[in-house]
Amino acid sequence: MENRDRILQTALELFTEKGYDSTGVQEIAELSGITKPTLYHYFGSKKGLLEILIEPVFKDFQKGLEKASEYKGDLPRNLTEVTELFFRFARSKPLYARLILSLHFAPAESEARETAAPFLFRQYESINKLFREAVRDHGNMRGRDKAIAAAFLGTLHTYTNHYLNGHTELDDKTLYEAVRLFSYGIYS
Amino acid sequence: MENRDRILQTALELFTEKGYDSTGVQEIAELSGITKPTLYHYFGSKKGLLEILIEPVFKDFQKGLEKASEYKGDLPRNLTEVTELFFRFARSKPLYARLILSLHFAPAESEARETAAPFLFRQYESINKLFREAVRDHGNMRGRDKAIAAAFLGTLHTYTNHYLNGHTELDDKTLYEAVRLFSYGIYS
DNA sequence: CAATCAGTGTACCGATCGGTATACTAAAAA
DNA sequence: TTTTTAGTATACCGATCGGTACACTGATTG
Repeated sequence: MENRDRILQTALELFTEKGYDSTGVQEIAELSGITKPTLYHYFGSKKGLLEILIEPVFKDFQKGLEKASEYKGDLPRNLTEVTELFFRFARSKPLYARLILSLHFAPAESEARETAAPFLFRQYESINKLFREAVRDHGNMRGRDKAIAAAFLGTLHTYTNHYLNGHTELDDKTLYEAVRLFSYGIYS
Repeated sequence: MENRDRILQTALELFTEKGYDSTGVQEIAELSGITKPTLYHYFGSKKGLLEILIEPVFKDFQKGLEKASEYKGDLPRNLTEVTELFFRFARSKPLYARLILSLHFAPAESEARETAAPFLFRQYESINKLFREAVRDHGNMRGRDKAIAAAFLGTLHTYTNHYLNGHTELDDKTLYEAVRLFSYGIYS
């Protein structure tokens, strides 16, 4: 298992730093101290490597997201919990956060985007569902819920990006402000 | 000039669809109906091609951005004008909008990011400056102006992305809502 | 002990990568 | 008319691309 894990770690670093397309399989192998056939033994293909790299992380995150976005009549609470989830993820897995952020904006026809698409779609759906259900109690959002969901996700991405570039902390104060900054526009 | 323009147009389409890294020089040449040496005659390198492709568009946009973000004591007006500039750009040059959006989130060490970085930095600086100066009249933003600038740019990116994926229009109604959604969080 | 099997390295595949030396052509400048 | 110059194609460069055939290993299993 040692080699397998080292390959995954190296791939994570290189994909994040240089991008999926610009990273060669050979390069991953060399930096992992193994040869290509070993890599292909474990992962089958470059795309398979990316899949196995991101799948467990996405699934774990998704589980948390579905819990945090389950609407129970208290939207501000949901927003806070979802935001906290995103912030905690960025803090604890910054490399993954950066990789996934880049996958969001990867070219539509790229192999990387294709691999990540189903996971990203589910994320988007969870947020969407939250606001759709919250319309019950916040009639002023009616018809705007999809746009608001997108704006919320965009705000989280922005803060994540800001953090990863060293421009801000993701502490409780920032969390409070992020939610506040976003919330006022909704309720009005 | 005909061949030169056709190369630029082909490059714009391929870079946008497939990404800079996954697009081969050979491929651009073939789809433009010319050969590689012709491309290298005009642009010197693949990176040079990208530079010449994006430079005039970035510079033109930057000129508009600096005008729209010049603070004259009326922040809502600035926000509206900047937002309108972004929306108009996305509507009139969707391919460029998509390309530039992807450059914002391209891997840090990629050639594409390196090429676009100075232009993106200037954009970020213009928005930053606007909020920094507006602190004079909006003391409650003091200390938050950089975070707010980032959030604003993030909101614009989100709406642009939403539009490019066919999820929304960028008409006057959307513009009003985008500015409103963002503004309330500031003034509060 | 014999057979299986996951894991690994050597050496290779055809294709494509970004880039170029060189020669030609047509037009403009001298 | 001669010379220069921009534009273009043929044919090639070494390097790298993603991927694989095959032989070998060392440990597990029958």
